[in-house]
Amino acid sequence: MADSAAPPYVGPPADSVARTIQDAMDRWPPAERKVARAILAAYPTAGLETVARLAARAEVSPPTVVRFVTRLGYAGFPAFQDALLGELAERNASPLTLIATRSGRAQPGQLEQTGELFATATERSFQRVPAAEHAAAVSLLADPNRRIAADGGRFSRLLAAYLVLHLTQLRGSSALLPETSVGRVDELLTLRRNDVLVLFDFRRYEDATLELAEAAADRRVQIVLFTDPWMSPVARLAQVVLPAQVDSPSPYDSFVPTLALVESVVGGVVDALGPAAEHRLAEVESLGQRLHLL
Amino acid sequence: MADSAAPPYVGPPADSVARTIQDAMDRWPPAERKVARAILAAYPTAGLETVARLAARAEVSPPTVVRFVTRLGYAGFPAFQDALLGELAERNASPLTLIATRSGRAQPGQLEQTGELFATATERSFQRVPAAEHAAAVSLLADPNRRIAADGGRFSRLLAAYLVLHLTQLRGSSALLPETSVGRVDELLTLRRNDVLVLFDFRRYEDATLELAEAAADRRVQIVLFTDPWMSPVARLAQVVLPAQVDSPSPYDSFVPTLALVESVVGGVVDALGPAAEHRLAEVESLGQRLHLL
DNA sequence: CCAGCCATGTAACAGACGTTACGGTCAGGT
DNA sequence: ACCTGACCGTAACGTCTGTTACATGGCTGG
Repeated sequence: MADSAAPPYVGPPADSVARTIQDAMDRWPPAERKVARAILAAYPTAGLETVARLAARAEVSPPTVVRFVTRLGYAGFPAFQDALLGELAERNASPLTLIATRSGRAQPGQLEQTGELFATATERSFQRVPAAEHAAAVSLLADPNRRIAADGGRFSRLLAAYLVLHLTQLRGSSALLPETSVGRVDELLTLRRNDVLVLFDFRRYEDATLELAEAAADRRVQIVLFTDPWMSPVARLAQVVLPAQVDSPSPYDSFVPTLALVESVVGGVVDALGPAAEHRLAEVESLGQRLHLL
Repeated sequence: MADSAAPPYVGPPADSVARTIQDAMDRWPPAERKVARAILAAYPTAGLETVARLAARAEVSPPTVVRFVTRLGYAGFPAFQDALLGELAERNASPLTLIATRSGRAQPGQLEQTGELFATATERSFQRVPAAEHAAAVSLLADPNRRIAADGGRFSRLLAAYLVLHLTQLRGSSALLPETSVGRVDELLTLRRNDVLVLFDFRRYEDATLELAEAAADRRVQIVLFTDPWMSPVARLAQVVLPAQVDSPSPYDSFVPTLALVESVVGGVVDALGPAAEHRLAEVESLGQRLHLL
């Protein structure tokens, strides 16, 4: 037993309501299941609306909603909402005031200056990227017939991973090259003519990346390169080159503008794919929830 | 297609309701100020209760509450609650829902505007980060006596990896939490009181991250949190909270400002460590070259 | 020191809310 | 084929909601 001075607050399991609903999803009649889904789909906001609105959202009648919450064990809809509010209050234990009270003293100059530095570097990067290159990158990556692989240097590999994460959700057929050499070779061999290899290469440019690019070029794989203004040697092998600034307040180069570029390309792919992306996203989401992966 | 003056999506004012209330805190009569405080103290739950309850909580009469919200510009109390619910819904929004609401497509001509969007978001982030929080993060991470571990969500984990990569070079004793549960437990157990756990948690906040934070808090581990303006529930367990904007041209939230924040913290650590960091960097480099790893 | 005004609480009101009662409908068992 | 039970929507009801009107109190300016 802990000492008596400690506040005995342990709190109920977070999202207990959501969990209760989810766990017994099968045991409900169809109409009430629709209610359950409606609540979980927009949790917890949907449950905080009025009975009438929630009923409309779930496409059932108001009484069905009431029956649902009573079956959950609540005295009535207000009681259910109280539970929801209780959860919410617990999660959000005064985050705003917490910050507000702490943000007392400071010399405001320093931080804002570094913010500006990042901001201008990003802006410059976008001014200097040829619109045609950007568009080309998007259309390559949005083409569902092309497999996509990505890789980078020790640090920039994370950017590649980030891009792949997005592309996987949006269109599939995308992979980050494994770190082990066997895996790399295997993955490379799956790439055929007109598939796409996205590379990130920043100074000091790594030999491994260049060799990889050469191997890919031999196989007539399209190469998209993210690099710095001094241009990695990979550039001459690449079909699309997207340079970004690397100004930074620390001795390291900054990846901020590059990340911005990556995200804007992702945005372009979303637009290019249109409803197809939406559809796939929905599928990924529902499957992920079913497998409790998300 | 020429620009039809479609304004680029900037996102709704983050926590607009809370901010509006806070910004004009002085301009209100005493009783209504009590209402404002009551709402902010338990945001946003307090505002979602009934007028009567909120009035009781603030120790004023119901009409005062109503007058307060109308003065804020809302048609009535229900309208005010709708706004609150809207914010809440957005904060838990999935990429799928966002895709529907963000209509502004990124035309090739809008590239520079996209750049500006990222730039201003970054700038804003740095303006809103309390300097004290930033300094606190740096001093925690620069302390060679503290072990450091980091983790994040599916996407934001990459930011954690990036931070760890830097810290490893600069000061060692830093690790990214493994993905396998056994590895995680093991790594967690190495953390002692006053060690540091850096977490990245963005909407939709992941339960696993919260549970991790709770376990760490129990062990009296110091928690540094990178999150979005809506604040992960981890915030209440964290000693240091660094919020960043997430405005983006794509349906996904942007990590650009967060990455900028991470890099600026790294820069701070470099400064704080001074020659020690330089020395270690040199060592890492020579050893790496000797082993043909770099 | 008083007049006027804003701020605030009390009291009454209309409407919307959640709830309950009832009847129709469909599936499965006899 | 008929009955039985569960399910679910329609309609009516009573309550509590948010709101408005009014009276009171305190503060400011003359």
